[in-house]
Amino acid sequence: MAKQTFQKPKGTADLLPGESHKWHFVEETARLLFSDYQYQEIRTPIFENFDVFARSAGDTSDVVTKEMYDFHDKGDRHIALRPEGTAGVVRSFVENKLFGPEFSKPYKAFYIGPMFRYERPQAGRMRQFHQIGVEAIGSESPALDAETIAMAVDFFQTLGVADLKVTINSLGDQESRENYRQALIDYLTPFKAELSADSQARLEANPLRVLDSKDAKDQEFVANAPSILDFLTPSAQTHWEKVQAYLDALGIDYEIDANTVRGLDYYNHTIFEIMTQSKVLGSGWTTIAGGGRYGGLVEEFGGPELPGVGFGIGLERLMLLLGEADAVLPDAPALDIYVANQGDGTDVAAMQMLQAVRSFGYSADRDYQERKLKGQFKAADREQAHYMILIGERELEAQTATLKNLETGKEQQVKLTDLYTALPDYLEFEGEE
RNA sequence: GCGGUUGUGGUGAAGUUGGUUAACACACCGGUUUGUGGUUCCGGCACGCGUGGGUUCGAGUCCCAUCAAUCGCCCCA
Repeated sequence: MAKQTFQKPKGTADLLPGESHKWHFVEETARLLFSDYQYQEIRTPIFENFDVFARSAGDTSDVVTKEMYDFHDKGDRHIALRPEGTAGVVRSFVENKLFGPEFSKPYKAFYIGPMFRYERPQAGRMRQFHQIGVEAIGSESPALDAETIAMAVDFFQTLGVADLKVTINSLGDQESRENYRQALIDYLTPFKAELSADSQARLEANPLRVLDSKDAKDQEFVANAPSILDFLTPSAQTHWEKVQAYLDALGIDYEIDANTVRGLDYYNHTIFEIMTQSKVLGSGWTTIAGGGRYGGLVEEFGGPELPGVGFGIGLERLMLLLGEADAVLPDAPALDIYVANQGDGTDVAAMQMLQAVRSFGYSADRDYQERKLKGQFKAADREQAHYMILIGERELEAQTATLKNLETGKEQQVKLTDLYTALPDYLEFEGEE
């Protein structure tokens, strides 16, 4: 009978040692930077009640209608793996009454973790993928919109990602949107028969999405369509102008794209996307971060009427991008000291030395395959060890060890007791630490 | 969900119109040097060609199915 083999599920990935430190670096960069903006990490469940997502993302969004990983658990609860981060955070915000007076407003939180969407995998798109996201709940201020965008831009700049395009748009408030919606329907309906099948369907369900269409013919019609920005109510217009004023003041480059819509239905006022046209992510512009202001969500979950602003960054896409511009991502951490041994009775001494080295805070490794010295040197090379401490029969006899700098090749005999008491005095890391 | 391409060892990759022992390179392991590395030379390393069927005297090479990877669409981060 053939051996049974397994493959990871379609659209998933193994993040292996040798690769994981790169993710840590990016995640750590986010943690540090976001804390400068007074955001703290929130960790919500990876699965929620199905309705948490169904209610928030919008009934017409593909994310809900066809991409959700949902199932009934043994208690017959309808559960879904989170397809995005905002809904869970808002649910948590309400459930934990974080809108209470003892919490500062806006309530700021960021998350890092896996999301799940049942889609066909592609470059930078997985079924289990990861997002870094932020949410700030409880402020109407356009300054917060601008700050949120600035923070996203800051993050990418900190990582050294270049050639990004920031596009912003305003969806206005409820009233703006309804007025515009009607105007758009009035404009598009005469052309309905000529629109793509998808767009025809969207014209009924969610006309704003037609603006998003990549169909060449659709785009011709869209080009002359009325702009949402001409339908903003006075207060929405004021908000919109302030956001731009703040961004200008901060020197952030952006483009206004009245056709940017975004897939989740809960957005209003400011929405934005950060895009790249790097070929590692396929042809054309690919969004690596997107977000905006949303209203009604907190209420939807049974909380007070509070708005939020946030964004999500696709980590797989970001890692692909960073992988292209090597030098940005750190190399695998090098080993400080390799402890080699050779000959009868040296094994125990090497083990003791190994632990002693570690107790000084250095990383250390040894051979576990009874390889000869040559093999141990090779292993040390592979791990990019800075030093080797060699304990052979001769050394053991003399109660010393050979300390060799593997980069310069220089070696010296050092008494074991000296290494045990003052190892750092014998080491010099060139340009490290 | 739709369409294209691909699937041979740890990796890259040869495998003519189906025909004995699956090339080569890198990596790895061992030896060359019974105490020293990133050099040289020698040797070792695929019970099997994604998986399951089928055609055939005979299939990695043909057919069907299936799984996966990859690209585009849809959608999105």
